Amino acid sequence: MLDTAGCPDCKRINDVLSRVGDRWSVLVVISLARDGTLRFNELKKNLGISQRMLSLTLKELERDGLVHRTYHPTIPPKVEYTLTEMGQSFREPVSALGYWALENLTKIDAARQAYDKSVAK
Amino acid sequence: MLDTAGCPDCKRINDVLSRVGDRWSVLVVISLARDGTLRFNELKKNLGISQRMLSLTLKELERDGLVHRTYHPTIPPKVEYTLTEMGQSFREPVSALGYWALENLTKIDAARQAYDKSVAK
DNA sequence: CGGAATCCCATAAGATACTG
DNA sequence: CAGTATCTTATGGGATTCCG
Repeated sequence: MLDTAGCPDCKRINDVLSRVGDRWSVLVVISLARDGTLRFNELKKNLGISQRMLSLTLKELERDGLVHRTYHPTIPPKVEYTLTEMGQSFREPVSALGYWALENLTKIDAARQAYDKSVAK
Repeated sequence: MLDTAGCPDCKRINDVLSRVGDRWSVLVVISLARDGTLRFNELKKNLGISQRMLSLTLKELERDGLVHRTYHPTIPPKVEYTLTEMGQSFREPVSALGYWALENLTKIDAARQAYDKSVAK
């Protein structure tokens, strides 16, 4: 695995990032945090995620205890997803990341343009 | 913000996360936040990252305006990396994520074991 | 020392088709 | 509707080599 001997904090950060740090997990948690309860296809539609990746992501989040899955054996079937208590608590740090992303997107774009311009010639 | 109807911001959040959300970028920022200034091979040694990935990651971070690069044209050459102001601000949401991780990793492990146990037979 | 350039492989992830 | 199975392509990332 990864050698993080020189950065003990990196070990911990790396642990959590490898579990719930991928962008689909983050976006699913954000969506559920805001809407409370969502069905499979509602998430799919909202996030623009492929069916396969949503299925895999939700299964992982459920396994990690962040998301609760409720299956209604009706016809047609209906499956609802909500955040667990731990999932709710995850909302805070994730929201912090989300807000930072929104606040700095334009600055990043500006930095990129400046960089590309200075490198161009 | 994040509480608007639909999930229009998910696209933009996704944009930013796909830029600075990868594991190597996060680990580089954490290292620089802790040590202040680091040379190329110091980062390489600390993170256990390959030369290629470190080079690519640093170039991207510099382009995004998160990392500042100082080249000393000595023999042998010496290159130092530090965080920009925006890079420093990125550390806050990442640290929040780290703290959450520290508090919840054992719970996640427990949830996983319970899940795997309930699924197996 | 600090990269850049190749090569190569493992995995991620989209598209598609099928099912209860 | 909510998945699963399969195929295929795209990407990540290590190892190696070479250069100013």
